[in-house]
Amino acid sequence: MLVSQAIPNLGSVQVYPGFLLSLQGSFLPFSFPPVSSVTLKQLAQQLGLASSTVSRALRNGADISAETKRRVQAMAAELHYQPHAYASGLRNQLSHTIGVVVPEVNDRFFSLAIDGIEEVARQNGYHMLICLTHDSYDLEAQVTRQLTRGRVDGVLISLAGETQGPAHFEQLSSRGVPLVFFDRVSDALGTATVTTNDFDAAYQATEHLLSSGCRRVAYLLMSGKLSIGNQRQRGYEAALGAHGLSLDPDLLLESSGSNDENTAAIKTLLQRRPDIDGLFASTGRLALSAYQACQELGRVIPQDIKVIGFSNLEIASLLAPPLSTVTQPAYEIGREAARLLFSAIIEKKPLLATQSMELPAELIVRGSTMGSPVVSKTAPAQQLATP
Amino acid sequence: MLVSQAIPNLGSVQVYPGFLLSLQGSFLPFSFPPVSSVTLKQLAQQLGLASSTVSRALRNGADISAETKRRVQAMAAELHYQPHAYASGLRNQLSHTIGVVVPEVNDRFFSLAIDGIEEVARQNGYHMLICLTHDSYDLEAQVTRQLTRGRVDGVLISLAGETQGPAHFEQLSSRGVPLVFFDRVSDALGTATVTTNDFDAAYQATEHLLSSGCRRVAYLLMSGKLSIGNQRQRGYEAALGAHGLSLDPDLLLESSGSNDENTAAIKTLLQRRPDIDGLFASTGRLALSAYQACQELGRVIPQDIKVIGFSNLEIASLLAPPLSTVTQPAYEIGREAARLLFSAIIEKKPLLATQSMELPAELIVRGSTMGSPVVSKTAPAQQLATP
DNA sequence: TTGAAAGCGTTACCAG
DNA sequence: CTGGTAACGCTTTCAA
Repeated sequence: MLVSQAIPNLGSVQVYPGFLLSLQGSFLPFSFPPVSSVTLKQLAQQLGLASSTVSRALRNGADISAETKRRVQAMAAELHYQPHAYASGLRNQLSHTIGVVVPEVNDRFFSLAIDGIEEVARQNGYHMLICLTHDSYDLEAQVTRQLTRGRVDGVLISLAGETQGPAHFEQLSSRGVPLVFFDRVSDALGTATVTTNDFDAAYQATEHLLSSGCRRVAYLLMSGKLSIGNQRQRGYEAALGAHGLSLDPDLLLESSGSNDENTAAIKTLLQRRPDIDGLFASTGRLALSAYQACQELGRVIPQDIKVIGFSNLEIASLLAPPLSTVTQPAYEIGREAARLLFSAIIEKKPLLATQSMELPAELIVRGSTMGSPVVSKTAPAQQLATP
Repeated sequence: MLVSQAIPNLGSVQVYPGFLLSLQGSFLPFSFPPVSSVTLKQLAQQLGLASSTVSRALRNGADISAETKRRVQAMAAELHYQPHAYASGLRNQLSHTIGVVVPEVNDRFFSLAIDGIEEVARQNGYHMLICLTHDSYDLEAQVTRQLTRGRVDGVLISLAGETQGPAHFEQLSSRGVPLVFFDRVSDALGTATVTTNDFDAAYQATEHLLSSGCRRVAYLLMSGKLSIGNQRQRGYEAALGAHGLSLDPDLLLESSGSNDENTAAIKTLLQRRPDIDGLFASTGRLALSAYQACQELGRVIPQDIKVIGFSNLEIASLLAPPLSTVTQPAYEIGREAARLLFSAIIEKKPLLATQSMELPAELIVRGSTMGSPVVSKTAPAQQLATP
């Protein structure tokens, strides 16, 4: 149902005079070509000083008289002087920018991690160039190549799902651009990584399902190419083994399409194997697809089937039923990865694999894994809204 | 419950040889100080040509023999030559970067908008510098000042909640940096904006609550300083008027604290005014706080009280009950704002207020506003999980 | 078709 | 304490 224009639209698109604008007592015309902003040289001319002197005065350098400093800074403020970022960057070989390469930003884990990164970047006076790979190897390689040569002083990366090899990162790293992998890491490059205890966390999650009575636990994963996925899968397998269960390859569902495709794949799996009584999703996206699939098939959570998944969804508790999660400290992961990166940028020392960190995930038990399993495959569809 | 280290950690922190790395047939040492990446001049020397020639050959300029072009490009590829972004940027007065200034990234609306912006930026060969204001006027002003002078060729902005005046943007705009506001716009600057039909959408949402039987509809808003908030509030008021109801200022809740603070404020409101039978949240965050508050007070949605809110939450349908929403086309808003910006960047023409766009929001009715209201204030707490 | 030189805006170095 | 000069890496005249 699209909101129509039935109600009078009270002119949200307005026309402004747009000639002169008076704000804070200054009158600046809206003109093109640009009112070329003032340069250091112009500022110096205006003051009757050499640009080198002005430069030092502005950065409070030594060997400048207090009086000159005062004059220079006053004039700079008056003319709204701002140093040209690229010029000083070129001169100093410093961009004051870090690159952040992530599969996507519309995902709680990544957006929280970016928040953590931003905190540290801001503390250090740095900007973030954010590059999205959309889980494509080609885009990742392309983006990474563009990050060479002066655009950034360091890079934080979480690998694309279909990453085949970190060759493009090697180029960065070999040129002295420090690199920190976080969450979706590569084990082929000798640099620092920040990860979660994926193996342990997956083990605990699976163990939780098994000890809640599940016998047939399926594992939903995004892509088998990443070491992170493998760690989680290994934790899953180890927990099965500890309960005397052997791995059933038929219970492994690898899907990395759209949400709808994932939901469809899960439905197919659940129909082919009606004995499945537990789902462990290795990503939050898959956990929600699992919910959707169960809802559409009329499988009641947690009575018919229990669900747990890695997720950073704040509102897991408002879902029907509340979703049990393995929650990664996404903000802290971003923050620590950034701290490692800045330690390398500032000290101009390379990052070592030995500086890698592992932060613990938290297992939060909620409604979706509660109660003992009742094998009643004919439960009615979940009806939560009151029609 | 923190996952412990009870299970043997299978060495997720590893030590790599780290001396030489052989990939794709090239051997590059991991060394610091950096293997200074190859410059145009070095490339030219290597080829026995002048750097100007090489420059033209690389950019396929005219007046270069096919043979020279071939040689140059072959050598460039072999040495992994990449032009220095800041050097060419300085020379051409182009950064090939746009600034994106948003309150936060961990929010569906903004992360979707960023996806839309990124699509257009990538098509144009541009990067995104993302700056977070955390809804702080000071941060916004600071960040904006840093965006002047060559760092970006244009800026997309959604204002901070506590924005007091767009003086800092005027500086950008007056220097010829094109500017597009999206969603949270300012009406004080004569540039293009991309918004939703906030008035209409809010009218429809309120109207929906009223025609579903609600008599006391409270309005939850983040901040009264933004024109966007006012538009929504005006839509709310207009709908009340159309139903012969007058505005009760006691039913306006302005809160912009943490989620917990918002929840607490809503609880207080609901306790003070038990006659409230409808909640209209002007942001997704407030809608979720409303859910939380109702859950904690044992008010059953939609029987005791109906809830609707602006939201881009994909999983609104998985909430208990599914949340009725007014959903903005966030991706499209970002995309259109970026398109406007690039039209200005490419044609080097200023943006006019007359180019502003308004995209329609969609009203999606789900469980939280269904059924006729039953005034039963003593309903038990919502219990959805089976313990 | 190619080369030399100037310059984008800044900062570092060395004289004075 | 201040000023000139060179240089960061590239592109763009203008000359050869």
